[in-house]
Amino acid sequence: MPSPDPARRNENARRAVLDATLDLLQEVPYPRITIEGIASRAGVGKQTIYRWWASKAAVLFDAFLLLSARDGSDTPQLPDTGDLQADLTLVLRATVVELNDPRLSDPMRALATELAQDESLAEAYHRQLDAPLREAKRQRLREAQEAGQLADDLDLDVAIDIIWGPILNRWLQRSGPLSDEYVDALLRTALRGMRP
Amino acid sequence: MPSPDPARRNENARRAVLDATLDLLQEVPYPRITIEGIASRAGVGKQTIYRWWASKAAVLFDAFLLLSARDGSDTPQLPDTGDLQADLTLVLRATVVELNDPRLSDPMRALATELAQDESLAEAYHRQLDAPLREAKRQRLREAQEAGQLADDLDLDVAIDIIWGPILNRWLQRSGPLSDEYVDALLRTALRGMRP
Amino acid sequence: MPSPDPARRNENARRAVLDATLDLLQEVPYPRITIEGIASRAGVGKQTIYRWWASKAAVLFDAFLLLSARDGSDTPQLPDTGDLQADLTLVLRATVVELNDPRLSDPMRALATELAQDESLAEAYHRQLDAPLREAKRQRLREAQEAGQLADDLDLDVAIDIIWGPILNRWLQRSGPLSDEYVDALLRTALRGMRP
Amino acid sequence: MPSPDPARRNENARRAVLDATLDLLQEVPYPRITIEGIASRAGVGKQTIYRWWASKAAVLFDAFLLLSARDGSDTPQLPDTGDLQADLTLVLRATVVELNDPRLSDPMRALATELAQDESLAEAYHRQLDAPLREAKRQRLREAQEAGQLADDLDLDVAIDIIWGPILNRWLQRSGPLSDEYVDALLRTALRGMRP
DNA sequence: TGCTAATCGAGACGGTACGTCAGGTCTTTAG
DNA sequence: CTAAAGACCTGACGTACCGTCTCGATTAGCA
Repeated sequence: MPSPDPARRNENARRAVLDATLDLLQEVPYPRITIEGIASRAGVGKQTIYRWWASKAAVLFDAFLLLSARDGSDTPQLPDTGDLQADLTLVLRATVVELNDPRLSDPMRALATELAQDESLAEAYHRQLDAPLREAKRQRLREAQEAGQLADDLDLDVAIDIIWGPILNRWLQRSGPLSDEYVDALLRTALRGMRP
Repeated sequence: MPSPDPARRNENARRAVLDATLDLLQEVPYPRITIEGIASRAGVGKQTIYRWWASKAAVLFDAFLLLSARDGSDTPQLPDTGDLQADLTLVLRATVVELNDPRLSDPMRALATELAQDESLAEAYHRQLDAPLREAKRQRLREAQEAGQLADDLDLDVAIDIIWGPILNRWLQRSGPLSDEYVDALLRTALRGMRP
Repeated sequence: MPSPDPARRNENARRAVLDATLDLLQEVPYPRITIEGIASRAGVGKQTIYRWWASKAAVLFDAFLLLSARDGSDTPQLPDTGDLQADLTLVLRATVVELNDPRLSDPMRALATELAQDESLAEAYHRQLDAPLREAKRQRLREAQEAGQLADDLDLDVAIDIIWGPILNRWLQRSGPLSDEYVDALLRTALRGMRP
Repeated sequence: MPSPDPARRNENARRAVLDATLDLLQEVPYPRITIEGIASRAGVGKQTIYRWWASKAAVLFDAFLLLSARDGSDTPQLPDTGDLQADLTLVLRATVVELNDPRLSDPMRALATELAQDESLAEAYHRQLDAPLREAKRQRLREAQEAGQLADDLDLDVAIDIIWGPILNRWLQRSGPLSDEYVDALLRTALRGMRP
C-alpha cells in the first residue's frame, strides 16, 4: 500500500477542495460540513480527498494555510511606531474586529475546536501557522524591551499570553463581548505589569 | 405536540443517562461518543434522551452540572490568607493539576468545544456554571482591593481575565505546557500590573 | 396477572375504539393504521386497547363484527324467486359492486390479509362471520336441489366454492376486473355443471 | 437525485439479499421479517437494499422471481395425455401438496397478502409470474377444446378461474382443508359444466 | 511519442449513527 | 378497579455519511 506520489498530484483538485471547504464554512456550521459535501461542491471524487488528507480537520487546516498565505504576508510583522501601547492597541482592535466578523470567526472557531481535540493537529498548527505570528509578537516586544520600555527580566512568552490570552479566551468561550474598551482596559493593566 | 411533562420525569433514567455520559467520557474521546452509546450504557431508550435533551451537548452540559454539584460546594470560595499572590498561586497550581489530568481535562475540553460552537449553550454555561466561580474570584480580588493590595481603579473582570485567560487559552489550544513555573511567572507579571 | 373482568368493561370505550378503527380504515391504508392512532382517535388510553384486544387484527375483527351487525340482518338470507340463476346473478352483481367500492373493499382486504396470516383469527372469522353467510348460501342451494334444479349428488360446499371462489380470488389477487359480464359468464358455466 | 446505475449493480449483493430473504421466510413469519434483518443476514448494508428495492414487498417479489426461475422451467406446461380430467387431477393434487407445505405456502401467502394491498405489485405479479402459468393453463384447455372435450363457446379464462379459484381461495382464506377428495369433487363438478 | 501506471470523477458497497415512530409495559392520577 | 394519559424500553424505520472499493477515462513521467 504505497502512499501516493505527490509529484502526480493534481493541483486543480487540491485547490478545488480547499476552496470548496472555505466556501462551505461561510454557509454551514462546521460540524455539519461533510467530506461528501466538500467533494461534491469541489466536483471531486471522495477518494481524492481521502488520498491526500487524513481527516476533515486536515482539510480544514490546509484551507487555513491557504487563507493565511492569501491575505497575510509570509513573514507577518507588528507595527512599530516606537509607542508599544499604541501599536498593540491598533493590533488588538484589528484582531477584535476579525473575531467579531463571522466570516473569519466561524472558520477560526472550527479550527480551534479541532485543535482542542487533536493533539497532532495542534502541533502542526503551532509549528506552521502560529509560530511565525508568535515570533512577530515576540520580536515587537523584544524591541520594546531593548528600548527600555519593558522590564529586562520579563518573560516575553508569558507577556504574549497575558496580552493575547484573555482576548482569545473571551472570544472562544463567549464569556463576554469583545470591544475596543475591553482592549484598552486589558492593555492598560497588562502592560503596567511589564514595564521596568 | 406538547412538550413532555417534567413532573412525570423518571429521575432514575435521568441519573443513569448522566452517569453513563460521565463514564463514557473516561473511555472514549468525546466526538466518538454517540447518543446510542449513552442510551445503551445507561440502559435507557434513545427516545428518553431525545425527549429530555436537545442534543448530545445538552446531555454533556447536564452531566457537568451534576459533576459540579457533586464535588464543588454550592458557593465556591477562594482561599483568603491575606496574601493574594500566595492564594492565587495555590489556586492556579491546583487548576493546572486538574487541567493536566485527563480525567478532568477531557470532559472539560469536550464542553469547551461545544461552547465554542453553540451560543445558547455558552450562555447557559456562563449563567449556571461559570458565574458562581467567577463571582468567587471577583470576591477574592475585591477583598484584596479593599485591603489596598490592588489598585482602586482596577477593573476586576479584566483582572480575572488576565489571571485565568492565559492559562485556559494555553490549555485549550495546547500552545505550551502548563507548569508551576508558568503559573508563577504569569502571576508575577500579571499581579504587578494590578497593584496600586 | 388475572385477565380483566368483562363485567367491568366500559362499553363507551369499546365502541369508541371500534368506531375509530372503522373511521381510520376510510382514510389510511390498513397497514399504516397503528394502535396509537386508534387510541388517540378514540380518545382512549393505549392500555385500554391492549387490555381488551390481543392485536390490531383482533380490533379489526371486532370492528367488522360491529359493521356486519349494523347493516346485515342477524340471519342473512339469499333471495329465492325459484329461479336460482336469476337469484344468484342478483346476489353476485351486488357483491361485485361492494368489492369494487373502496369503502367496503379496503377494510375487507385488510381483514382478508390478516386471515391469511393468522390461523386462529381465520378460525374465529369463519365461525362468527362467514358461517351464517355460508349457511344462507347452502340453504338457497339446498332448496334448489330439493326443487330438482341441482343434481342430487352435488356437494353443496363445493358448489359454493365454485360459485363464490373465482370472484373472491379475482378480487383479492386483482387478477382481473369484476364486471357483470364476468358474473354472468361465471354463473352460466358453473351452474351448468351442477344441474341434474 | 438520479436513480442508481444498474450497470454498476453488484450481482453478489443482489443474490445475497434475495437468498437471505428466502432463508428468513423459512424461519420467521413474513410480517416479522425486517429490512434490517434481511440486510444483516445477507451481510449487506441497509442502503444497498433501499437503493435497489422500493419496499420489503419488492424484495419479496424479486425473491419469488428468483425462486420461480430456479425450479420452474421458463415456459411452464401442463401435462397432456389426452385425458383432461386426469391431467388436471394430477396438476391440482400437486398444487394442493405445495399449498399444504409450509415451505412453499408461507412465502406464497406473504406474496399474496402483499398483492392484496399493493396494486402496482399485483400488476407486476400478474405480468411477470402469473401470465406464463395462466397461458399454459389456457393452452391445455384450448387443446381439450379443439379435441372436442370442452364446449366451443366456453370462455377459457372463466374456466381457469372456476378450476383454480376455489382452491386458491380456500387455501388463502383457510376456509377448509385442501385434500385430494376436495380436488376430485371440485373437478368433477367444474368440468361437467364445461363439456360440449 | 507512445506505454503504462497512478490519479481522477463517480458512485456502489458494508457499516454506524442519526432522529423518528410505534409496539407493548408500567406508573400516575382521577373517578 | 377501570380508565386516560403518557413516560419508559425496545427495535425498526428510512436517511446521511463514513471510509473502502471498483470502474472507465484522463493524464503525466519514462522509455
